[in-house]
Amino acid sequence: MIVTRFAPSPTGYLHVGGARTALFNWLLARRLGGRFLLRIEDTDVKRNTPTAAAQVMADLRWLGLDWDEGPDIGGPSGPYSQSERRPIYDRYIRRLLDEKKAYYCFDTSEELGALRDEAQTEKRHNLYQRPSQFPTEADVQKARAEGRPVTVRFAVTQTEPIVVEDEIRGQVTFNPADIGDFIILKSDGFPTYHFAVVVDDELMGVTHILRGQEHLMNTPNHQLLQKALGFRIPKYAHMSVTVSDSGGKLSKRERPKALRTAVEAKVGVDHAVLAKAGGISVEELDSFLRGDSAPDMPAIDAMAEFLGVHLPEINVVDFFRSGYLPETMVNFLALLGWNPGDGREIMTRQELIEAFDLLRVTKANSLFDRNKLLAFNTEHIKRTPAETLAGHFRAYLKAVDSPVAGADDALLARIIRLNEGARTLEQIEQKSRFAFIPNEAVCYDPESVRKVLLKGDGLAILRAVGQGLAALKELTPETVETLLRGLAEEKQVGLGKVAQPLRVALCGNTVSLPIFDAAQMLGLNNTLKRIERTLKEFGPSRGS
RNA sequence: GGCCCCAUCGUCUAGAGGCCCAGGACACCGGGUUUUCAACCCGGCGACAGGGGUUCGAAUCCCCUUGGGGCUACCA
Repeated sequence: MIVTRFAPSPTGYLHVGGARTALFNWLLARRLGGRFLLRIEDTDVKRNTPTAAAQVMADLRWLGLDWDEGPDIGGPSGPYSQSERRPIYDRYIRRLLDEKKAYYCFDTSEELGALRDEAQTEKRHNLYQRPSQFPTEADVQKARAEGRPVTVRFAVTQTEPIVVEDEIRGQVTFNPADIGDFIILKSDGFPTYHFAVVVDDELMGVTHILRGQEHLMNTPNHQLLQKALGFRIPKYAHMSVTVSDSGGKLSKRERPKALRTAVEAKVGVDHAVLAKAGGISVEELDSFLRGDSAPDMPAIDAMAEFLGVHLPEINVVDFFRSGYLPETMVNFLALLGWNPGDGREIMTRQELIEAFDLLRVTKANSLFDRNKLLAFNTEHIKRTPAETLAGHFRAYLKAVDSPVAGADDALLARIIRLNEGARTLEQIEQKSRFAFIPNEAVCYDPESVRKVLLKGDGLAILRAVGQGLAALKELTPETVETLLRGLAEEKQVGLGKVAQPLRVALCGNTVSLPIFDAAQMLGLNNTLKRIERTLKEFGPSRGS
């Protein structure tokens, strides 16, 4: 039985890179009928945020990646949060200490920093100088009394090359001479990542460790620890990194960066107003704009919305809020560094599980291509069963606080049907919201008004359309169509010439649902009122 | 700087020595369809990073160069 795990550190939302790692682990476990574990790596007290673990779990659930053991549901090898496992780590630290495989250190971070700088300027590898005699417990007491930090380092004594058998990359060999004695217990009493990960993976029975390539260089350290502790060596597989179109690893810093450039590009942005929109102080904003600090994500999001700029989606929730389907994300992420080998691209979770194979994971880094993601979303919107899609759409509407949320199930289903071919849920929302806002709230897009209403005889046609509609006994898509087509024929123009002015009058712009249905959704009364308002606002009477 | 990983169209990739003057998808360009935006249909552009080997034969194997990425913390 194989066991895989996803072990995020709760520093914020789950981002796509993490989601991809989680997905591959999940796919591997599901494919081979194994178990998939969720473990929270919260050994860095400074960086953890209290709600992050819950948020990460919510994001995984949205993606449909379920776990068999985890902090919320427990399991045979709990607890599943590292902060709750300190007694366990202490036991193993003690063992290494007793066996003289590890030793105490009392260096301050300033001292270590100085050593690092020195090595840097001399262009040397920074290796920690192991003392000839390990400090005793008495030395520890003394150091504590003096207020010096106490850490524990692992003594790297092996001289033979360390060979990592990577399932994706093959054999990778390391020279232990390049690996300095590294810290395994921090001065705050928490183990470092290297130590906690090794102990937990052993105790939790993890058989396959699939993680990002950034961990490849850590693996020799981990294997050294495993050997020293008498643990088995699990199978390792290091996946390529997902890079951003702006170059480098796709990182959560991109959203703040994009916002900063947007603010810089816009002239005359009132900092006081912008700061207020983000719920932060002007000082915080200025510090952010200088590049000295970054406010938290909700503040970034709020300011971006205020400015009307679209930030690149990085976190899983960003994609949710931009109207992407979880099916899309899972499918797309799976194909970033893996493929089924038979040319298939659009696949369901089940198909992915059945086809997944570590042997087909590619080695090269891949770029996160938003265009292709959009195409995938379009395809999944088409393929997802109506009820499922309606559920996703409801959740989306609620999340973005859309007036369209007021639609009943039948209307929502109809809206979705009318939006066949939409690329995102956001698009569906934008094209439908006209029917859920008060007549006075319609915003007229100046460009559309100019082109459709003012340039030709759009206003005259709109007036005729209004009169025709007013005379209608019943307003249905069919009667509207008959009317508009008749009008077009009468005036010897294309249907577009009569449909477009009506579209602008009802929706405010030229992008909307099919106009016959749009009119019917609005009802005769509102339709006439909006036409009236449009004529009044843009009609020639304005000047007289 | 040191260590490690990687390298096929703009992007994601197929390709495990002859099936490849390299296939698919997205993007792009042209055309069609059309009440808008999409969607849809047809067509087109477009890559084996460079240089050496090995071999009868190399995108596929080896070496070097170049380029990209990662790591180099009391972060994970």
